[in-house]
Amino acid sequence: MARPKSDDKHNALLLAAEQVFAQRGLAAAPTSAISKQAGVAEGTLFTYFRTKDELVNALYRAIKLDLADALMTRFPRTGPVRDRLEYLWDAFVDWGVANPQRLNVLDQLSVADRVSEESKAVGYEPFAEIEALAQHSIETGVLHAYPVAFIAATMKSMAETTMAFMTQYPAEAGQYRTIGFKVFWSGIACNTDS
Amino acid sequence: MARPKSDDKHNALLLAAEQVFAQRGLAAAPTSAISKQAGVAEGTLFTYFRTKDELVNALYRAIKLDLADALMTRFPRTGPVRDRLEYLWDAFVDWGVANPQRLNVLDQLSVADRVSEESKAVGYEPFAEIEALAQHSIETGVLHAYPVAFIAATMKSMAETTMAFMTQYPAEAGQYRTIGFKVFWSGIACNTDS
Amino acid sequence: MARPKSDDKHNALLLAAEQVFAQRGLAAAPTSAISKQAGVAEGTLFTYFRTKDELVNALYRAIKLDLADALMTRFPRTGPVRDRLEYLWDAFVDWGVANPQRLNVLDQLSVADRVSEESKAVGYEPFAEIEALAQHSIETGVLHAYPVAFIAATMKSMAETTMAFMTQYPAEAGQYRTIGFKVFWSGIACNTDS
Amino acid sequence: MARPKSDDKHNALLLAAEQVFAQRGLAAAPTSAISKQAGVAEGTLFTYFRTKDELVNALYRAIKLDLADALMTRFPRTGPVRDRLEYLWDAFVDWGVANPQRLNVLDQLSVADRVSEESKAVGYEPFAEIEALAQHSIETGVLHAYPVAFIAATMKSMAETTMAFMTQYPAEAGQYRTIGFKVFWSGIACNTDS
DNA sequence: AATGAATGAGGATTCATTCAT
DNA sequence: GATGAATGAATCCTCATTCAT
Repeated sequence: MARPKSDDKHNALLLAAEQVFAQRGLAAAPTSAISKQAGVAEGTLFTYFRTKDELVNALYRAIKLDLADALMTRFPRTGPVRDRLEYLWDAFVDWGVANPQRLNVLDQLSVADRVSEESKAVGYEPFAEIEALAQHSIETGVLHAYPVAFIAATMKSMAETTMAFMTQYPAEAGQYRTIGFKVFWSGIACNTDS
Repeated sequence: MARPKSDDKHNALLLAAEQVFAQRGLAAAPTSAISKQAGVAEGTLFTYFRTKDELVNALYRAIKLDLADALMTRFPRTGPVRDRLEYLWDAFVDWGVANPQRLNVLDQLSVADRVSEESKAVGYEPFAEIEALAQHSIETGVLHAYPVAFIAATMKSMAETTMAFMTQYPAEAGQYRTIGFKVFWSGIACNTDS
Repeated sequence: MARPKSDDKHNALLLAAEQVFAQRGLAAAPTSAISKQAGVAEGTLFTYFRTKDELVNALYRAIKLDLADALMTRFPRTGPVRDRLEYLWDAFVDWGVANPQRLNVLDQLSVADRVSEESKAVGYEPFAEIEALAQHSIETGVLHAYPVAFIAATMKSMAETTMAFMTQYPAEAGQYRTIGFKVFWSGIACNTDS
Repeated sequence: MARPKSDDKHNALLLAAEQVFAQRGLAAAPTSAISKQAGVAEGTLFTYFRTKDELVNALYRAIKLDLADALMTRFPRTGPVRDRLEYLWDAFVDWGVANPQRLNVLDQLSVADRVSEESKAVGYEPFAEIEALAQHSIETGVLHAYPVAFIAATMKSMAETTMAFMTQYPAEAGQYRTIGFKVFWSGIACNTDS
């Protein structure tokens, strides 16, 4: 018996949770609303996720995985550092603008204490390669010798700021995307031109 | 007047709310816990704040006001732009590191939909001067011609990132403070040396 | 020190209670709303009436007294029974139509269990004379030999029905007043003409 | 379907509400007392009635339906008007005397503003036939040409007065029932003998 | 006496979770 | 496995009453 429970329902519940969290906020989202949105009975939710917390954590990981997929799948493993980082940047903000609801929920979950440390660690893993890139770039003198975690966090927070403006002013989205990266790159690169 | 409404209790409730929100999260903070923490009866909370939402909004404004006081009171109205911005940066991150709980709650409140748009507008007002400085600096060619709101948002998000690291690694707090500002300044200034 | 407390406030509170009960219903009328309507502090209500129940009972008695005044002050002690009963009838329904709010509250209070049996007895007393008239009329063969209490209750309930119609259809108020009495009189009199 | 919503519990809650309202009064009847009386959990009440108001309205309709059943099911559609009205009268007062608690609650509900106009309209419908009978009787000269609504209201209020006496003096219940109808009939009929 | 802040029990309703069907 | 009724603790808020001022 490989997997008796339906993948469809599992995913429907995750998607429903995302929608409900986006609409009503993580705090004010009863499980009943989630199961309703997913088109299943209230009790069914609990055969797929033992508790609400488990659902929340699963959703966090799913979103992070989706994001990782968007960033890392076609990530160029060669070429100039600037180009490779810009690839990540564009992939990130494009993902955020294309999935504003998902981004919104990710923001909520990142602050919520319902998400366990373990989930955060798991969610971070796919992005470790970025830190490796940063580490290498520091050693080759392309980036300033700041802690890599700090560089990664800077990238994340600046990208999120950028996404917020892109979402708010869709007409200028392209400009914000460019500006955002320039600010970020200028902040961390030794030689801005490279 | 009989027993005048006491400022002490008003403040005690605000402080208690901050503590309880920090410990248990905005979502899971019953008013009963807040009144208990404040040392008053459950009903008393509602003579000072008609609803929980009103308390939340009052707390948001109070924290913003406190932050504004920390940043703007001694803010130098003259001198090089870089120095003036660095003053703000230092004041901001020092405040955040000195009041981690308050900062945490501010972050929670900034995302929460319990905080009204009006409160956000009121909370933002004292910081308008920063945007004015940015605007002036753009016109004099000191800063890049990016939208001032974007520059302000960048400053905020980078400072928060910096604070997170300062809090997590207190031993290197000073270094992070410096690094953070350098990254920010390099990102927005036309001539990095100025 | 005959009466240190002010009659004005006493009456203002009774009047306020009447208004608030009429507007919001006896059940949903907080004492705070009553004191506010009366223009006094919340605590003041309790120096005039020890409890809410005491206020309710006092109001019941006051309304009954007012009604008794309207009915009995000029009540003709001589003349044909029919005329004397019609006098009462007219006085009753005219009072009700002139004071619809007071009548409404009286109806609410008559059903409420907050009003004590003692209050009901006290409230009934001024109307005892009506029963005496009925008793006499039975003995002289003018009215049917039904229990006097039943005749009195019949008069009351029919008058209230009549008032409801007079209030609802003010244009035909006069006709309902006449019809109502005719129905009542025909029901209890041996000889309808007398 | 999992566990179907049980008619038993629905009725148990309605009955419990009736009992609790009768004992404690509509105003002072917490839902917790009702669910306890019904033998269900506090939350269960709200799976059968979304709000307390909905329960109150459902109870009002149920009582009215029960009363309608008692009056109208075997109501003779032919025969002398007097006999037909007397049938209704007897059915009404017998029902009231047999169900004093239900009658008491009906009285409370009839005054309460928790009962919606819609419920009142629905509750009145089954009795419309009585007004039709009155209308017909007026046209054939059996009853006085008073507004039918007024006649109906007279019947109701006199019957309730009668019931009060029957309940208070059970030994003379039969006599009050007869007297009551005679008073009513004499009040409205053109020819008392018919 | 007048005021209105303080109190805390109580009330309607919600909700995560369980379990009978 | 799916369903949704059942549960009862928890929550925000109200309110009659008390009492410090």
